[in-house]
Amino acid sequence: MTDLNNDIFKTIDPERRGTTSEEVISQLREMIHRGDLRPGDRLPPERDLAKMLGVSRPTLRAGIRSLAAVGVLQSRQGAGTFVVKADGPPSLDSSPLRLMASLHGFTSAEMFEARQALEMAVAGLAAERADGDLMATMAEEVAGMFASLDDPEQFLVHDVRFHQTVAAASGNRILTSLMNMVATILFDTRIKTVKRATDLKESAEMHRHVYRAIREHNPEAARHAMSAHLSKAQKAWEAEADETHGLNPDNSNGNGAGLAP
Amino acid sequence: MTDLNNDIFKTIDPERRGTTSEEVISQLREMIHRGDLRPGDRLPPERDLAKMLGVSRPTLRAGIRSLAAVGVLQSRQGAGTFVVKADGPPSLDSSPLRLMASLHGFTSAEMFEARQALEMAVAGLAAERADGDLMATMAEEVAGMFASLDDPEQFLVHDVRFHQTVAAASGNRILTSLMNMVATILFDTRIKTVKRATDLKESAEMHRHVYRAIREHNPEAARHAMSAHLSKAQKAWEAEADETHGLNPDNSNGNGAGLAP
DNA sequence: AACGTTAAATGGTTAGACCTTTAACGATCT
DNA sequence: AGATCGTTAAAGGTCTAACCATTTAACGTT
Repeated sequence: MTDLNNDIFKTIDPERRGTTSEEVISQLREMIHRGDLRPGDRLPPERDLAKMLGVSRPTLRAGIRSLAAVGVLQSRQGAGTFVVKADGPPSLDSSPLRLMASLHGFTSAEMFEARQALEMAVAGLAAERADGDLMATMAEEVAGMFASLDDPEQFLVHDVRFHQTVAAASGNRILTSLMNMVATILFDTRIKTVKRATDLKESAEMHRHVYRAIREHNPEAARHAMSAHLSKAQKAWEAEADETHGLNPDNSNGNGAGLAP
Repeated sequence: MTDLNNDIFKTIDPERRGTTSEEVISQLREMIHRGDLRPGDRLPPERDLAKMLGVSRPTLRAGIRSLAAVGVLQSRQGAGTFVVKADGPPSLDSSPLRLMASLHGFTSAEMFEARQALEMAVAGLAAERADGDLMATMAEEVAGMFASLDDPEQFLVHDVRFHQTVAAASGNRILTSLMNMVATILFDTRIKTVKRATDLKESAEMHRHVYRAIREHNPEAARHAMSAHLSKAQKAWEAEADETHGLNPDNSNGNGAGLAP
């Protein structure tokens, strides 16, 4: 991106429809769709890019900010604005879903159900496709769980990594992203209650069942084991919520079982 | 929101971490999570709100724009800025996923697979829960498909409405939102090729099978019928893509089978 | 050659002004 | 009296211009 004299950046027609910043967003989006901008690329400095597009800097910044809000661009003061690098699994920001949950009063039951559907899907696919490396990683994480039965926080680390490994093994990055989006929201509350977690041994066992089903390339068994595991997890979560309910009865804002942070 | 003299809007501490606009986003987000801002509410004018929060108007606008980009706020010139109204099923913007698809080179196969997983999940749930009203709507849409076998565009309308009805019948708004997010992306390309669609009769039949499984409260059958329908749809889509491939061989930008618009 | 200093580059923020659109109000006509 | 149409105030959209804060990299010293 050192040669900026090419006409990748076309000036914006003032006789357009919609607002100017919307047009900026379209321009940048098209550049991404066309492949002119690739992950890791750095955009020209705002002052230059604004001149290229024929808009003022605040308007350009408005467009950049919109794309940054959805996780496509990332600005670092003093360094520049970059197209988000695609290292590791692509992730969609979960805050939109979190806000939607608050606005519409999503219940934790719905959230768990969605997670269960997604995790079952990826578990089934993983059983069909998992290769040796990822299965080895799964086995390691299960072993890690058994090794940290007396350390809930460490257990949780292995737990999360196991699920992410299964998702990776599914080979479907879209389902993986969506699953992470939902799981992140539930995770945020879980990390606060994990210290009092019980039944870690049973949880580890259930993860092991999922792993074995995947290792044996048995999609139905994998789906079933994952389903059983998450049903159990949901019950545990709800029991926790009940216990803490007396401490924080403020549930009058339409947030269902308390999905708000 | 006529009484603005309450201290819902707290001024921002200059000795914070992160940027000022990030702090503005946090403030607005918390107000939504707390329930101070509810769907349909109008925010104070930017000039007033900026003064209340103790930031400049451009900075406030940056925060508003970030939340608008994820579909939580909506600004209308001359009217004001509103919390998005929750009429109908809540919907997540699909453009983030679309951009992610371009950036990471998601294949259409992955997209279809994700849709299939989501639709199977909602079909199964719908079979467990669908009430009479929604089942009647499904039946109407199926009838509409049979009635428009010679009008592909009209057929597509009934097709989409059928799937949305099934999603609504699932009772899970999160899965519904995620499903729509994925389906929208596939829909955009489909609407361009539908005119040459064939096998509409077979497609209508398969929708009818889904409907009947749901009516009989048979989740497994519903999942299976939906899966079969979407597998067939994917094959048809890929056949279309193959035909048009010669016309538009520009597929060198890493967009897989051409998910870019 | 390694390190610390400094300067340039770049995004973040502020200020004020003006433009465009919206919607409410009121005057006018029917 | 009611409906219609123009006026006007309000609100978001855009621009210019400047300054601040951070990062990067060049440069010079050790």
